[in-house]
Amino acid sequence: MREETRTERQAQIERAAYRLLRERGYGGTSMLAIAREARASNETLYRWYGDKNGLFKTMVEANARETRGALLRAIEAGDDPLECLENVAPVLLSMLLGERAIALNRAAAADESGELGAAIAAGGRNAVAPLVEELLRRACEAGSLTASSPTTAAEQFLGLLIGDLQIRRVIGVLPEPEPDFVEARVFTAMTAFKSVCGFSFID
Amino acid sequence: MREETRTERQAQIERAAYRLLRERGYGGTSMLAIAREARASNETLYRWYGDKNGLFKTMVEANARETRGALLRAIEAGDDPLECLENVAPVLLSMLLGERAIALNRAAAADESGELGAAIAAGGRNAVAPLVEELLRRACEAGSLTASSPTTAAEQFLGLLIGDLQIRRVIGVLPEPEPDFVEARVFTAMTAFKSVCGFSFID
DNA sequence: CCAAAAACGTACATATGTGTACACTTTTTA
DNA sequence: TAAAAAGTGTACACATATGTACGTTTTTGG
Repeated sequence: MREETRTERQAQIERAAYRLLRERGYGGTSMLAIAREARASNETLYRWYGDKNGLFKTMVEANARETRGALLRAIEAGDDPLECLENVAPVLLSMLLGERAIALNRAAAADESGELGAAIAAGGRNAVAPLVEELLRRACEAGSLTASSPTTAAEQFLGLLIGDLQIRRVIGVLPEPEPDFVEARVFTAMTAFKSVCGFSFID
Repeated sequence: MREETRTERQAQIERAAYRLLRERGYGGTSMLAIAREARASNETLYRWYGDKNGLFKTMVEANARETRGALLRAIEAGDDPLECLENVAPVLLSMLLGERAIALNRAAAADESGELGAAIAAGGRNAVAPLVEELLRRACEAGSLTASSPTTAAEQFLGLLIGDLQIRRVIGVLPEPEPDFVEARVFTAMTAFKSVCGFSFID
């Protein structure tokens, strides 16, 4: 199969998987059902992904790449570190609370092997936190923040921004947030964060 | 069956369910397996709990009662509100990150109906946040804190305390925390929180 | 344009779940 | 102590999942 065709076919399959995941949850989503939904063959799914976990691991990795890309673009769109942080926050929040990330987190919660969870952590938090840390370090150097340690500060920033929203999304008691909500949340989180980490602004 | 006997029997069944949940996850835990593990009859489980969801909903409610009780005791053990908050924090953190709460959250993540999630929210966050809010309101009245709104302040407190620890536990990338970890976390969270919400201490 | 490779669709063996039924045993209660 | 109520263990009907096999159709590439 042509590389391009195959990539597109895989994207179709993964979209089908997301659809079923949304409708039936992880437990209710079988390889057979995904194959049917994508009008693909059961055997092809097993050949390409190995097993159910392999498929979802691939999806986690694709999603992580996408998230990371969006964050890097948001970072580049700002001049000073604090402005970057403010650009990053809504993007991060939207992605972490979006349909796809939540579906994958649910899948990881149901996966006893722990592989999916590890993949999410590797591509998610473990990739994002360093970006935030780096921004905070630069903000400290520029004098717009005074944090004791970038690691702790990043953790606090993420805690204030995300809080328990993600787990509440995962257990199904929160709908996907509207842009207005995201904006408001970013504002309160940034305000609180500035209180925590000093607030000697340049301007 | 005597009321007492039955209560004890139900506790046994629920303990068996927790054991299996820990070993095999929600998807891998069947009613039949729980019945076997507890040496109870399949039919009894269905009669008592209705279905799988009913069983886990009962477990959620029992766990919520227990958590609430522990928090109320922690609150009563302190004199001024800020001290109460400091007593509550480690208890809350330990319970939210404990085996049982995590197992139930995983179950809720796998339950497409949303009933379990709703039950967790009702007995968990929706019951806990008001307790914290009330403490914060009293702290403000006593002059030891200056929060804009108790609701926002409570959210920030919980965000700083719990952060993404719970979701990370649920997807299996964090072990149950040691007491040392809890203590340290409470300290940094309290410190940060005091920065956010004013810090005019009495002493 | 045709041979080779890959994907499709269906079927299969095997395993396991859910929820119900029933004969048998234990506990309660009058 | 005997009838009634409740629990146990096993079996069942039904559904569905996983991972594999195979004949047929489509796509690729020389």
